[in-house]
Amino acid sequence: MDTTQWPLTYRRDCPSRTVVEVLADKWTLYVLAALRRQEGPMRFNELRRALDGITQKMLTRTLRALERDGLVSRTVYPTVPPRVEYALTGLGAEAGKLTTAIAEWSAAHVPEILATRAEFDARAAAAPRPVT
Amino acid sequence: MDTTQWPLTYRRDCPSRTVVEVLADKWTLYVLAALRRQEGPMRFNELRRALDGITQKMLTRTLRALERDGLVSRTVYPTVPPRVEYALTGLGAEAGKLTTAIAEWSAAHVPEILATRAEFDARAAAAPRPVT
DNA sequence: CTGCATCCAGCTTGATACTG
DNA sequence: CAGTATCAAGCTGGATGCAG
Repeated sequence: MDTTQWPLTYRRDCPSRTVVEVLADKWTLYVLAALRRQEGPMRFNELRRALDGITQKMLTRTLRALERDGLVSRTVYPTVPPRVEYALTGLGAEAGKLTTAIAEWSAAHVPEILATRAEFDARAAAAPRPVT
Repeated sequence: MDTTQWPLTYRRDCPSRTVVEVLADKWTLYVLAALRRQEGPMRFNELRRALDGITQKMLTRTLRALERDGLVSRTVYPTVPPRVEYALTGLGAEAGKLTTAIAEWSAAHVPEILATRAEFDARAAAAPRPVT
């Protein structure tokens, strides 16, 4: 398979894929959106409460990945009990703008999409795969 | 847990989450980007060739999900051999604009992010979790 | 409070073979 | 060409317990 003519993005070994794979994640999207909305640092449990349904494990993992890529900063205050704050970096704020756009677009088109989806499912239930 | 004060997006049962979960997917992102780039319909195997590394199964599944939500249209030409074309709908074009933005942003910041990532990994290897 | 470690069920994915 | 079917494997994510 000759891939030399393609845009880098579509190539299996393009490094940008590793970045996309971090961003193209449900929890990443919501974490960035929440931090962006807050317009300031948030504590671990504050984020957890904000993102209904996320487990401690997934929040930890997601934040770690974002920290690793420099999208989120992690600041530890050596107090008792410990206080850890997460904030968007400049890079994270940019990425957050993009993920927020997706969240907002999704929310805006929910009725439309849900209707289409229901119709599709109804057709699928009626006929196994109507051609055209 | 009282979630009544939160933006809908962050609630576990918000329907927009089901939409986000379709978009926040690696292959969805690339499929939309490829169709958008093409500026016209693409055949199944054409898409497959364009997206290095995708399996037939995942491409089928991804296209089906996009079709279900009305982001992509599927047209079957009853010829032999069959010819099936996929194209963005108006809605899909909008979504594609957003996912393309993510792909491009990722590509643009790869050097920066890869460097940050390497540094993070180096630190992690050196010290188990340096506070601050 | 902020996590890490572990166990484990189940969904996702890849590989492969087959069909209209 | 454009899929469907199947099976195994691997990763994801949830639950729980514990620690600094």
